[in-house]
Amino acid sequence: MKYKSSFLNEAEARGFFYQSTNLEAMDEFLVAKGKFGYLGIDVTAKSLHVGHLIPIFLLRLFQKHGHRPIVLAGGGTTKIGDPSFKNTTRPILTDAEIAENMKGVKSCLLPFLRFGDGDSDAVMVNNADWLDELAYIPFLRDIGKYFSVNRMIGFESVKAKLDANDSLSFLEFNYMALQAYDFYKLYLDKGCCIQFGGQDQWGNIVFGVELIRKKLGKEVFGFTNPLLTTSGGQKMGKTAKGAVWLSKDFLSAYDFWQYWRNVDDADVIKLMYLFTDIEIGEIKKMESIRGQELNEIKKILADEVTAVAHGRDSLDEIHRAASGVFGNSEGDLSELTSIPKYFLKNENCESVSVTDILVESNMCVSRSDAKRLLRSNAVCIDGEVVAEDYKISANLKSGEMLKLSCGKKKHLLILRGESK
RNA sequence: GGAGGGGUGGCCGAGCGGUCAAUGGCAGCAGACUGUAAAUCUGCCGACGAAAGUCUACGUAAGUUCAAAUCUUACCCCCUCCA
Repeated sequence: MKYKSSFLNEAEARGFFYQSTNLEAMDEFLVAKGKFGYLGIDVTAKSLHVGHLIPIFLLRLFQKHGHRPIVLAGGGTTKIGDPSFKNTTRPILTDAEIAENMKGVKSCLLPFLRFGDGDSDAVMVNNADWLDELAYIPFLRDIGKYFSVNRMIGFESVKAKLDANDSLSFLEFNYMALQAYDFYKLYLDKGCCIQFGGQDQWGNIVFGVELIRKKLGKEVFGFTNPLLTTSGGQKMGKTAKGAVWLSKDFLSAYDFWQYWRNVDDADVIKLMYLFTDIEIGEIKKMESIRGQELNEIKKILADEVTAVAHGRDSLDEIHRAASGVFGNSEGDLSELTSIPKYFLKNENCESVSVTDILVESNMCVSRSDAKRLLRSNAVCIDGEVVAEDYKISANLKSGEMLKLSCGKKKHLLILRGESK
């Protein structure tokens, strides 16, 4: 074993490790259990997305090895917006929006970490609790004097902005100071000695480590994970529909599962290590699999990630929906909530054009959009390509249903009756 | 405070009085090939319309003109340099 601490061994083996401050000392420190480590999350949206998953699973691992994760919701820092590596200034959110987002973010985290007061339970804090009442002059005198502007502008995250002549407001410039203060505060309050974050957070994290060393003469640690990218170098987690959200309210469990089912071949094993609880040895055995067989591995990946995020109970229906949509199993799909439905109204005796259905069911954003799809032979009913002027006959009986497909992956069931 | 540059479709970025719904690239969508993958090729990519065409859009608001993304004025915002 490379490290003394089991956590570091597994974290590195699974691909969570990018860089850290004094690794040896941190290893030594983590041999004992019940240590605090924190991750800061900005609350810029109501839900977290796949991009947050690496640090979240890292915390999960941290907890698995007997330590205590702290999730710091950036209720205060979100009011400023982290400028690191961003080329546009974040829009400033109102307090009400932030409070709203905070609730959503919390509920996203619940499936991944065990919160509570126990020895290895996770804790959630909000930095607005201390940042909001920060007094400017005392802050400058007590904390600000330890920050070297020369150093700050040397950090890659800031330098990139300055070099590109992008504007960096004073407000944003303070972000890293406040993040450093968070670390300091958590060290004082809870004895938290580790800060986790994506590799883009390196500068901010180191800044906190330095603050604590300068002000208190204590050594704390920073640990960054690599950013989640696809084999093509793209940032992961974006799809046509936008981000891959962790909250059911923004992305159904079915679509979440589909996201993992469709990852690039080259990424499957890597994702398996990061986002499943499957033993490292088991995953190793899958590494040699290539070609079509990888599809089965992708299903395992999708199952495991979805089981953590949405509960194992959700898998059964997802599987039925998937086989209904992609396979030839004709089972009763009408019960499945994963596939959207369109109801022909009883009183409507005339036939309805496909175009209308596509628009009304939100499969297409406009009639033009629907027509474009129809013209490119992308729309099928029960597997048959239909033309632009196709109409759904009014004499569809109750109990009967049609499967309207828009491309290979978007489907809609047409039924008679009222929506429930 | 002074001088200069700029704000164009999801993003980048041309255009600088009519031929501009606006070149090009990226992203996206669909088709073909496949494995619900990738790569590749093809088509599409503001709204409404069967179509002709109509409407809405180049920071905001007024104006000049037969005609404005393009010219004028005011305002807002951003950037650079000087003080």
